[in-house]
Order: sequence, then C-alpha cells, then structure tokens
Amino acid sequence: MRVSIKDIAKAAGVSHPTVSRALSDSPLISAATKERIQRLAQEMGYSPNALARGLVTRQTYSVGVVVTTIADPFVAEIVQGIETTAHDHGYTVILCNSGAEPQREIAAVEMLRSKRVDGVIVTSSRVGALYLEHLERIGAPVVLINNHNEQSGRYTFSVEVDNQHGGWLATGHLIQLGHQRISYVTGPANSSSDLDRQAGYRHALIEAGIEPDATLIIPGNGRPDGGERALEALLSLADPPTAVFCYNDMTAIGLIAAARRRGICIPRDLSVVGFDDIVFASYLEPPLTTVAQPKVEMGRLAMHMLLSLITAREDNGEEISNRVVHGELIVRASTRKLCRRFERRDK
Amino acid sequence: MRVSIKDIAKAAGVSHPTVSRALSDSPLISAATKERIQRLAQEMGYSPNALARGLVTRQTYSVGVVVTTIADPFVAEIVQGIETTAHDHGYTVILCNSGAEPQREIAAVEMLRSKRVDGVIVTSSRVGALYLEHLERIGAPVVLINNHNEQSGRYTFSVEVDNQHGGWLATGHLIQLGHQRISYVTGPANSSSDLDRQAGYRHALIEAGIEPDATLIIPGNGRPDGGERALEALLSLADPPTAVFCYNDMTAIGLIAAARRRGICIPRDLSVVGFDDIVFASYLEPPLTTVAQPKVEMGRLAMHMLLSLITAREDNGEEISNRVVHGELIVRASTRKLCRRFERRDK
DNA sequence: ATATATTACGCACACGTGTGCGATAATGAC
DNA sequence: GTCATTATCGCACACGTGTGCGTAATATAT
Repeated sequence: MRVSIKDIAKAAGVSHPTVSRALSDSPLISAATKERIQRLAQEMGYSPNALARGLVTRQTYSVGVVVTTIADPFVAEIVQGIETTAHDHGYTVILCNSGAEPQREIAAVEMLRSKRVDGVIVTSSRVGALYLEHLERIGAPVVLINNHNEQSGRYTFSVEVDNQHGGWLATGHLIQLGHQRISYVTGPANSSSDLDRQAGYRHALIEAGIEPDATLIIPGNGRPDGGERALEALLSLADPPTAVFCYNDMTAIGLIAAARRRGICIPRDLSVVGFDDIVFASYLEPPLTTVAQPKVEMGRLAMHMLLSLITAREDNGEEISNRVVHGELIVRASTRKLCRRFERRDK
Repeated sequence: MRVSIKDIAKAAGVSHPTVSRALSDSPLISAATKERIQRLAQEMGYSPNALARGLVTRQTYSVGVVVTTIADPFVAEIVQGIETTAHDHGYTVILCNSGAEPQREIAAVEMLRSKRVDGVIVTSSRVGALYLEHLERIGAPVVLINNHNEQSGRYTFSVEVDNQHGGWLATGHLIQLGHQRISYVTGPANSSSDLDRQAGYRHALIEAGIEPDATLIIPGNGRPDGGERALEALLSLADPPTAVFCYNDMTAIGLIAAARRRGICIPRDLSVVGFDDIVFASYLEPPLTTVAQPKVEMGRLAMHMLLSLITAREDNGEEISNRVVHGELIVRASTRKLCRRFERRDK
C-alpha cells in the first residue's frame, strides 16, 4: 500500500524513472534490469497509484454511469452490460443513482467531473436542458441510452431502441388479434421513450383505420403502482378497452396484479402487452407478451461507443454515429384473440 | 475542465496556496479576498481535481462495491442502499461485477487498490481464503454483507441477516401448517448463507421431532433455472415432499414456473417458501410466502459501518462490531395447511 | 584508432493540490 | 515612538507518476 516506485528504485539501486519505464515494459530498459525490477515490484507488493498516474496522463480509465435507480431490473441489466465490457477494457465504473431528482443528478455529474472520468453514460430517462449543460461542462464524451438528444454530434451520442417501432409492433400485434379498443398506459412524464412508444401506438391504430381515442391514454409512472392505478382508471371508463399496451413490463406487472384482485382474467377479459422483457416477464402468470429490448447488448454497445469516443478524441472522431437497435415482439400468454361476445358489444 | 487553482491565482493576483485556502474556507484568509476568489472560481468554471487532492490527502472519498452480478434484484436493492448513503456522505461508489469468477474478482480488487479506495463492501457470496488475502492487502477497511468472516476484527467486519433464524422461521411455518416432508433447495455451492439457512431448516425439523432426511436436500444455484431443475429432481423422489423451502426467491420463482408446466398446483399440491422478499415476490402467482431481508437497510448499515471504520482509523476503532439483522416471515399465498389426503398417504 | 550510431540510464520538470513555516504589514499597548 | 501581537499572505516542499532530453558507456563502421 505504501510502497512507491521510489522505494523500488532505492531497493534496486536505480532511479525512479527507470522503474517507471521497466514496469511499463519500455524498450529503453535492458531486459535484465527490467526483469529484476518487475520481480522486485512483485515481491514488495507494489500497487501503482492510479491517482498519480491519472494526474499526469490525464486518463483515469474510469467512466461514470448515471441511472435513476439501480433497483429497476431493466436498468440493472443495462448496467451489467456496461460494467462487463468496461472491465474487459480495463475501465472502472462509477455508479450514480439520481433517484430522478434533478438536484441530486447535477451533484452526481459535478462529482464525476471532479473525479475526471474519461466518459459518461446516462440512462436516466429525462435529460433537461439545464442538466445537459452541466453534462457538457464535464469535458468528456457522453453516451445517452434511450434518450433522444437533438443536438447529437460534438461529444454526445446515443444508443436507443426504436421505441416507435416497438410501440407499433406491440399495438399491431393486438390489432391483428382483433382488438379495436386498445389502451396505452404511459411511463414517467416527459420521457422521450414514452412519447415515441405512444407515437408508434398511434401510428399502428391509424394504419389499421382505427381512430385514436384520447380517453384511452392512461397516465402511469413506469412502476407497478402506476400500473395498478391505471387498471382502476381503465375500468372506470364508459367504454373500457379489450387490450392494453403498457409503457414497460413493470407497469404491466402492477396492472396484472390489480386485475387479478378484481377478478379480471387475463388474457380472456383483457390482453396485456409490456415492453423491455425483463427477466420476470416470462415467470409471470400469465407469461407476459412484450417487446424485448436487448438490454445487456445495449449496455455493451454504449460502452463500446464511449470507448471509441475516448480513444478517438484527437484522431478521426467523425465516423461515430447514433445507434438504433430494434426491439423484438415476444408473444407469450397475456394476449389472445378477441372473443366474439366482446366484438358484439362493440357494434 | 482545464482551469486550476493556479489559473485562479493568476487572475486574482495572489498565490495558489491562497486560493486553496480560500476555497476550503480557511480562517487564515481575509473575508474580502475569500469572497473574491470564490466568485472568481465560480465564474471561471473551476472544478477541483479530485486526483491531485486525493494524492496529497490520501483520501479519495470513493468506496469499492464488489458483487457477483448487479442483474440480481436482491443485490441491486442492497447496492441501492449503499449508493444512496454513500452519496449522502460525499462518497462515490465504484461498482465491480465479479460474475463469481475468482480471477475476475481478484482483478477487481487489485483495481480498487490501485484507485486507492477508502473502503470496500463485498456482497459476493463466497469469500475464498485466497481472495480474503488479496482483500487484506488493499489496506482499507472491508465490510462483508451476508458473509461470515471468522477472523472478524482488524479492519474487516460484516453485516448479515440471521440466516439460521430465517431458515428456522420458514421451516417452522411449514411445520405449523402440518407438513412433515419438507425439502430444502440449496443456493450457490460453498456459500455460508446457504449453510446457515440449511442449519436453521434442520434445527426446526429436529425441534418438531421430525427426522431430517438427506434425500430431501436438493441442489440449486440461487437462480430460476436451478429452481426448475430442483422441481424435477424433487418429483422423481420415491416419497416426494409436500412442501419446499428454497434458498431464495429467485430459486422459488423457477420452481413455481416448472410446477405450473407440470400441472402441479401451488399451494394445493406443494407449499413453497422463499427467502429475500424481492420486489417480484408479491407479484407472483401465487404471491410468494418468504422471509424478508431488509435489503436497502442492510446496504445502508454496511455503508455506515464502513464510514465509521474509515473515520475511526486513528481514533477509537474498537467500538465497532459485526451487525446481525433479523429476517421477517411474510406469509402470502404459496403456502397452506397440508391436505388430509396427503397425510393419509404418509401413513 | 577515430568517428558515429546505439543502448541504457539519470536529471529535471510537470500534473494539481495541501500545508508548515517564515515574512510582511497592520494593529494595539505602553 | 518602540515593541509585541495579530492578521494575511507567499515560499517551498510534498504526494507518486510519466516523459523529454542529456549523458556516459558500449557497439559498429570507416
């Protein structure tokens, strides 16, 4: 812990620059002393001081990851992908829970700036203008996950799933099953991913000749409790839907639980589609039909993009572009063909 | 990004030590220049270099958190508790996924040592002797979560749930419902928490005058797929159990899913108890009876303990002791009284 | 044998910050 | 007016590492 290259230098009878070069396998040092010094370092239990090294090289080999909460399984899987590839490339991950509080988020970014991270990945769902400004000041490349950033370019890029296409897939699936009255339960307010999924939903309806009904848009929050409340709101409608597309799986989980308590059978009485395909989607009763996001893959992609941005700062930094991945509809048992007696009611 | 206290000093016409003291609100600096320098720092967008500061103060205000995988919801909730309290005390969290690979785990610890973290929290389930040695060399206090450490003292302490008591609670609940043949599905091999839960299970059986049957111990791995395989193994027994206590909720989730596919009704044909009380336990069908661990609280506790250890290194460091919290039995719908026809079969 | 190229290493400085100690100026006491 | 006492601030060094450049020793070429 306390042994430095100067200590090794003293023990080996050389100067500390020689030790520095020997340990970094510089060709300027003879093979004999190189091996002698390396063995000595090993014996003395030397651990390079990353602080001192980062101070002079201006590289810390650490990246900041800002999330709303790591307790969300969707977020956790993305972070898993990020951390694994970061580690594989010798980078370290500094985790920051923002808790969706802007003040806390800004404090976190300021901390990352102080720690001189080489880059930042943000999966927090909404990026305010003020927040983006702070993010700029950090002076390091930034990759956003599932965040539309209008002013892409410079050093901020994004990896996102095609939310609109995903919403279109989910809604199209329900339409194909014969459903006409289809609800959408929204996610957290002002999130771009929510708006895009909703746009895909609307697009699919119009494409099928179904007039979008604003009363069928139910507010949620991306969490189970939001889904539970959404079901109640949905049931109190004058003309309730026969199917519902939820912003994400967590919402669907809450909605399904509430439905069971109300004696509503899924999918017989109500078809439900989620989004994300978190691990638990397949273990639900009924197993949840959902649009799968390649979460771990997206984390890997984001980290790779960040690595390219870091290493390409002086080089050719223009070949990197935003990346859009596609979700995949996974049909399980929470959706089924509309029963005729319901169709009759529609007439 | 590039502005240092020297730049501020030049702009203010003072020396850089004066700036350093002014920004740290030292009483050696007059109120007038202090305010002038602070405003100047604000205007110039100064961000203190944590690397340089840490190099001289030997404090980095960052802690390492080593986990098997952040994708496990149980782990994620603990980390949530750790990160929140760390942030509240001005500390930063460096996350390391070990993936349960020893080689990777050691690499992670070596990295943390290089980064000169002020402390480490480990929730990885098994701490080998070799690994603990590396952990010692880091020269910083260590807190283990749900890991028995025999040689407690020095700078390594632990926070853990009373696993034996938890196992006793779960098994006692099943016994009280009339069950006699009760299986236990194990967790990851060689984990102390698994052995303790199993000991509690055995203790409850003996206490009730039931002879423990080694054939009822089914190997699992703490993940759903382990639970699925466990159910198959369980059904192939000559005299299958009427209830099963699972190492954790993830195991129970897999076991329940497999049971549904085999047409086995829970809790009618088989009562199931889990451990942890992850968020999804209450959303399962049937909602899972389980032993709740105060996960976020345990994370907070561990972080507080680590903070005490960090600040008390020179002070009175002897008043800190290992902490054991108690799990709470939460009865839901996956367990019920043993049906008589099964009892008859036992005769 | 001399000149040149090469090898192996040390010297000095830099990165940005904190801190003990001395120096100067201002203030007060007599 | 002289001396002691503060109040402010600068000087110098330290933390541990990387790197350009100079230098001595050795090898190669003529």
